[in-house]
Amino acid sequence: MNLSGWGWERTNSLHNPQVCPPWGGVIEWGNMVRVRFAPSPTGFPHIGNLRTALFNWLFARHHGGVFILRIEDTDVARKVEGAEEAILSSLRWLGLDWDEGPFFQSERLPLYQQAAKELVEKGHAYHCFCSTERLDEMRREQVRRKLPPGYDRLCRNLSAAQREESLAKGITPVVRFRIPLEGQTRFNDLVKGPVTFNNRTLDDFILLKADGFPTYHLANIVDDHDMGITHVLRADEWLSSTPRHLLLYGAFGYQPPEFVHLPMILGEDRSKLSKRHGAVSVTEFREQGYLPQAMTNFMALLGWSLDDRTEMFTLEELVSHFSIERLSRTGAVFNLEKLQWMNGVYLRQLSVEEFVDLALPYLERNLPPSVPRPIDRGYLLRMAPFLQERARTLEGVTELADFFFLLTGVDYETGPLLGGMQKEVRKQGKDPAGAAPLARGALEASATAIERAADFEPEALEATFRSLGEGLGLGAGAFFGLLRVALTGRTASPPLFHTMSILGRDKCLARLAAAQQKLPA
RNA sequence: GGGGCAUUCGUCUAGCGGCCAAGGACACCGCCCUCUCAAGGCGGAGAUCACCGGUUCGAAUCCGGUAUGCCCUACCA
Repeated sequence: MNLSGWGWERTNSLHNPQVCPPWGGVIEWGNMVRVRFAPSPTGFPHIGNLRTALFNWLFARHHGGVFILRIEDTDVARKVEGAEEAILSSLRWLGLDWDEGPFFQSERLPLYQQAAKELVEKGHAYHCFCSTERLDEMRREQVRRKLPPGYDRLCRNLSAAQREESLAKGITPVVRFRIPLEGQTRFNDLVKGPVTFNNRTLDDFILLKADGFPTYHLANIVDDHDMGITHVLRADEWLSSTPRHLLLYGAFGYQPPEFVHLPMILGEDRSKLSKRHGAVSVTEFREQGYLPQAMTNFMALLGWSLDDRTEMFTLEELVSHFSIERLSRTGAVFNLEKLQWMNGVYLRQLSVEEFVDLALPYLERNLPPSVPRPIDRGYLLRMAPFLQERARTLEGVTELADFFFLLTGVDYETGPLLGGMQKEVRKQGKDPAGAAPLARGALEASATAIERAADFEPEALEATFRSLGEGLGLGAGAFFGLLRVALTGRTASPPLFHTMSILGRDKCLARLAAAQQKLPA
């Protein structure tokens, strides 16, 4: 089967799905699966980058293969400080361990330069002396005339004399690939199926830049071959570059790997996910208190599924189930709400001890300075079950728990404080103005009850306050609601008497007194 | 402008010729539980399977075309 329309043949029949078995075939063929994650440190790794890493890792682990990490740092200008470290730490955090590397392309420059030289010598590449200005002007003109933009191949057939002349002028040339002028390049993407490109739609792209660094295309092919990569799992956006890569493999005489183009992760507007879609870097999710198990589970489901009902997967389960056949072909919109829900599920799966250990640093960081440090772990442990059930992120725990810790009392409006009582008064057909005095009386009676309570356990408190409510002629909703706002400053909280018990007598008394102060005379 | 890929509930998806008057999940709504909020349970609404033709006894599933979207079209990756 001639896949390039240009001379080289493939020997691996895996390229033809009709005549080979699907996945397991790889290993039976006697080939060890070798895949790589090759991010570029031009920004902090986002959910799309790491999803690619996850799929590569899952594929490697599923087949007992090798997962390689390679940093493609060939763009000196766009390199972002700290990005490399963020990539490594994100991978570690997610539990995606690599077997080889990290390799850095910036440390392998001679390899690419040698490869470019080889291609020039073989006639598959040539030196180009065109200035950036000329190139820009050419492109502008092409766009203006509605012509397909691309290099006009001015230097493709320079004579030796012309080359010498430019060199003598001190111009440093770039190396461009000599794309075959005709023919087709076909390949069988393991997700997309057969794809065909006409070579004439490809332009003579640059292999080696004037600064001596390779472009992505060159470095990628040289390294993938050098590292024995068998399967390239990468984002869909690379599909259009694949014919160039295949042509390069052909020019070198290398056997190309299998290609697997993964569906892209999209923002709400269905365009390629980027910073403008909000928090997308995995570092940010980590800081916000998303669990790595939730992240991997969620990412795996963006473009992959097992069946029509299973959606909770541990990493181990993903490894055993992962298969390229179950990859989807269409882009997936990143849905934060589903991630939040899933993180909540994983948060609830934690033991209380684990939850407390994870939540503690967030509270230490986020609670107001007035709360003494260190945060009392035993105290946290008591309220933890209630927080765990309600939290969607660890960051969100502070908001759920702060009133337990505040020493100076809680801040709230009289509106919520009196809301329930006013409703109650109206229900009883009395003057709404009576709500405030009624509330004051209820608060006073409650304070007395708390002072006298011998047993401060939730059950005993509930019994006490239920009968107190009855004695006051108040419904549970109104009475407990009043107490809830007085004690927590909010209308929604963990169960009242558990809250009361955890807060303790002193805090309860202080807050009840403060509430009475708030009420209009 | 050119090229490539894609198109099932708002979103993630199941579906690979009859089992689908399309199933699950998130979000949404209602009910139950209940001192509130959660969690949980139950139920509901939500997709003429982009459109038009064709193949077939039969199509979401196969084949054309159209439309729309996305990606690529850099001395970025």
